[in-house]
Amino acid sequence: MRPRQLPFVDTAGRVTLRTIAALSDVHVTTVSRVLNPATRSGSRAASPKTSERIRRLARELGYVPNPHATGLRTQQSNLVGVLAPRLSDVVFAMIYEGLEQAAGARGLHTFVTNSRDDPQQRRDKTEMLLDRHVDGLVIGDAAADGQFVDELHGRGVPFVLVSRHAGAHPSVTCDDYLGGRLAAEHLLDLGHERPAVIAGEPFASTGIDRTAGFTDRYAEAGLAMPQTWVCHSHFDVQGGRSAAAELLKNGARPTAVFAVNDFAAIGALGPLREAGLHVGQDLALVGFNDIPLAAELPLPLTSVHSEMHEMGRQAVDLLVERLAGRPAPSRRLSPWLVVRESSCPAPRSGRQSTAVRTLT
Amino acid sequence: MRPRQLPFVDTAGRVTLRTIAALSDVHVTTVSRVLNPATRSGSRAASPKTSERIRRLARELGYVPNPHATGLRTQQSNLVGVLAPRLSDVVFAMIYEGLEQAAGARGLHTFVTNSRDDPQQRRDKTEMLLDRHVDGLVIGDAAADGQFVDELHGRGVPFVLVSRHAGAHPSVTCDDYLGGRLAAEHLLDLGHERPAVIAGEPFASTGIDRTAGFTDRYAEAGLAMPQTWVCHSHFDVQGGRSAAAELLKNGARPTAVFAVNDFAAIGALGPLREAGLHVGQDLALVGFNDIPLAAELPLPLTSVHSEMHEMGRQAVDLLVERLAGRPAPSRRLSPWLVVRESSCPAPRSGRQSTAVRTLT
DNA sequence: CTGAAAGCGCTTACAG
DNA sequence: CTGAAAGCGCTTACAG
Repeated sequence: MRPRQLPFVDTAGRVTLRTIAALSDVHVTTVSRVLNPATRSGSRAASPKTSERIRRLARELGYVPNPHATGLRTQQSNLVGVLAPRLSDVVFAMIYEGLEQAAGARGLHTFVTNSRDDPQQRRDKTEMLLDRHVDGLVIGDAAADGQFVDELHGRGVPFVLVSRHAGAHPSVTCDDYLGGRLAAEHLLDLGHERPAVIAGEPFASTGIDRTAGFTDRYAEAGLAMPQTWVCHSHFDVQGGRSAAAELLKNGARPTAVFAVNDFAAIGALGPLREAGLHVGQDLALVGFNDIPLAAELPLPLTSVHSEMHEMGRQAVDLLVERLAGRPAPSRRLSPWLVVRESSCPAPRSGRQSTAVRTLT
Repeated sequence: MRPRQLPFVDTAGRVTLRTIAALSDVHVTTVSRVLNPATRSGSRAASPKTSERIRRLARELGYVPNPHATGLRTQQSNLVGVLAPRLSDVVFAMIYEGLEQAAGARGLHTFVTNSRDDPQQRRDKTEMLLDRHVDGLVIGDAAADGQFVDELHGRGVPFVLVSRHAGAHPSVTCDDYLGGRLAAEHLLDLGHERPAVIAGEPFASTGIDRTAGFTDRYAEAGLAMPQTWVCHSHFDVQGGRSAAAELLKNGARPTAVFAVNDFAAIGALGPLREAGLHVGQDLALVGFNDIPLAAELPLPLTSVHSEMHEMGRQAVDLLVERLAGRPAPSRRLSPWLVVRESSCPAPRSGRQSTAVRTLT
């Protein structure tokens, strides 16, 4: 297909601007101008005839600019750095899928990295990303104290937050507070007066807001939650297991459990069952995120649905706006409740003693 | 800390080779030589005194070479492209975590992308990666027919396969055939004569080998598996659900089920339960990969453990070897069986009729 | 041991 | 409308 011997290809045999220039008998400058129409505003890049010839050649030869050369010259890499707590958390994996899709559609590439919510790793990985000259960052592991992102902002690094917000920095999040309220409303409707909360990490706005929305709504209904019925946890199965065990050890005998994360909800299943509680019968369990697994569990899980792909997509949009110097107001996506078999009404006996010892 | 006005910083204020050259009063050439000792073999880069001064300055000023400049000059990017079927599959997310870690340790950066096992996307994403001038590829979505990777090989693109093998291309995989045998041995030990297999995607070596190992081992025990008891599936919960439903519809009434993927195993739980089978009591269920969730399920899942992080790490090692022109023999990591509560002996009644209609 | 020169592939004022 | 020149930041023979 491609002619054997092209002039001025690069070391790897790739077509360069010079290849096209030689073939169309103009200067590389002209080729560059034609192929980068965005730059020009007033005068045209070249005569229609020349432009057409150049474009056709570029297309036929599959010319793609060398990103190193472009990056070096323009000081812009079309690279986005992504910080995730961990990609093996499917919530972030899905956010990343959305990010990647949106980035690809805009000709951007992404570097993803896992910080494990460890301050040192967060710092190191961020520097690596910056050393690679990314144009901006999408930060999915922001801590609620905002310290690190404030610093970054101070250094003039462009970024947007995703999933978690912090301070006034631009972010794309789920309306987690609303999500917490939805969960509360659902359980109130079912007559649950004594819910417990598996509250997630204390440093993540997601867990904080979901818990606040939930407890606020209960407070509005005149039902206060004892502190010992709200237990922090990691955002994974093991975390949910520990938290549930902790709750039960503290004497909680809830009729409902709200876990701010589906994996934590799944992790709670074991201890709850061992305590003689039957999820979906005498105990209602509600998770958060509505990961694909939630619907497919042996006992399908009621969950607050958050749009993870969409969050990733919009985070890229927002970063692009920000990089273009346009205003980038934060966005908050509305979640909704998906009711499944893990929900059930409160047992008719009404509220139970909190002093009952658990089995195990 | 850093002096206000450094000479010859780049547009973004970054320290360049020229900054250090000016400050240490030598030519940039010398600085480059000192900071890239790998290149030199015979003569020294500079006098000990000069070298020390340069290195100290570089350290103090936090000099990092501009990757675009280096990339342009050396035609080497220190970039690795990673193709995954989908990162929201935790198996690949974990492989990627291993990859990222090993790559970081070697100063490499990774671009990850999801192909969804779609040939067109695989092609497009690969070209995008190549257009970004990655040094090599780690391919996690190879199809067993090897067509695409053969092409890539023909084009001289350096790559290694991970998780799935194809043809004779260098790969880091789990010994899936052995894993299948281990599952079979376990179920044979428990007296199961009539197992069914949820076999995964027919185009992935993982599913193929695991199934082959399993059925071969059963054949050696004189027990042949009817074709209708082996059902292909997607590698996710929904896939396992469908496959299990299909098996039961075909009249299978197994005493054991081997799913070549943990998610597929989890997906099978629903239909099995609806058919009146009690996993862990009258039906043994065995998965594959031993994802973290497996141990934490309400009914913990017996699974064949594969080292996902390690696979990712070694894939990077192998690619680095390959890029250095050194021999890169494929590696096959040995899996092991982890027995949990989803295992149980075959019911004493022995083999059951395959004609029994299921409930649903 | 050190420096001057060339060049990787591109873009961007600046002329004409 | 088109081209010549300079330069992004680095590395690599090649001199001396």
